[in-house]
Amino acid sequence: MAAHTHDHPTPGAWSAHATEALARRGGRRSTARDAVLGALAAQDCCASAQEIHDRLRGQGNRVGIASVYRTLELLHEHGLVTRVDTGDGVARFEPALPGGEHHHHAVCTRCGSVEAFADDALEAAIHAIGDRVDFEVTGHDVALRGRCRACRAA
Amino acid sequence: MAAHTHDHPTPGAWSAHATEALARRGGRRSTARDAVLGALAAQDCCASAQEIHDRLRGQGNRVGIASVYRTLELLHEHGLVTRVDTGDGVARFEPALPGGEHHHHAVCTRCGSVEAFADDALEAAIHAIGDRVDFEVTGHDVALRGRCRACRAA
DNA sequence: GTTCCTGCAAAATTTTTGCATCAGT
DNA sequence: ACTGATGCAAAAATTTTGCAGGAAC
Repeated sequence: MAAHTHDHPTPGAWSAHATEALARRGGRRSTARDAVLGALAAQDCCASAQEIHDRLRGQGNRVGIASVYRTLELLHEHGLVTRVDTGDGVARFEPALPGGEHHHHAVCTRCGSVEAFADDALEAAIHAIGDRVDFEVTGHDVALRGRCRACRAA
Repeated sequence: MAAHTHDHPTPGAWSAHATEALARRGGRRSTARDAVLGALAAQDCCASAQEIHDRLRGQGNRVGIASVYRTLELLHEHGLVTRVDTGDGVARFEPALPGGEHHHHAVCTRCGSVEAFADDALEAAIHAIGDRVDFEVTGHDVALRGRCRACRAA
């Protein structure tokens, strides 16, 4: 996507932030949870619970799928991950940065690939809506549908 | 939502448009399909396959859930319905108007209710992105998350 | 030593598919 | 009649839950 070189500004920073937020919440630290945090921090865009599980298993980690779901739920409750629906019926997740920096997704309707993009004018427009409507807006998602470069060529 | 009185401009018109589009495509007309079209045309916002099925059954219609899914899939392939993910893991659908008129959704994270809204500035911002990125944008969805009026009061 | 968290397996949901039958053309 | 579409039921896929054992504090 030419528009913008997207990346999680500081992958390691999210991991530290999330770990600290969980510590502040109380409860215990565990191998499974750390593994899921690590997998999330390492991914460039959103990933499903299955994908995270497979990746961890591939690395020899014996984490159970239930722990992946439970960790994602916990992180989501604390606003540490963002849930992304790409339209194929499986929930995907990605780190939510503390600064509120975020991006949105362009989903290819042909191959299902997902690209990230960010746009300040879009953010401004959404922010303006928040002042206008009778709804307390705490977050938002935008998904573009269409054809990625590769599928347009094919 | 104070912002805007949302409604499907012409509920009956969509039904006619969809029926005609399906006729043009070929294939047969059937009771089940007509029933699903009717249910879609009648709803004020998005509804899940289960909800549509329950509504039809409640009206004494013997339509099977598989036919509801199959009809929704068919309509989606032809761009006649829009799929809406409210974040609870069930797919919802609503009529897609031929004129391209459309709205977006504000989902309450407490009670799960969904409200529709429209915003020209938002549409303009999204349209501008289409000219900027290396992705052929054919559609888009926006979901606001937050608290509805009732849940803010509670 | 608590008790929070885990992994496994079973259950619950949502969606898809196989198939014999029904119905539109 | 031909064959698309249906309804049911079984299967598949995704997510949640119960539980006994293990690990953090």
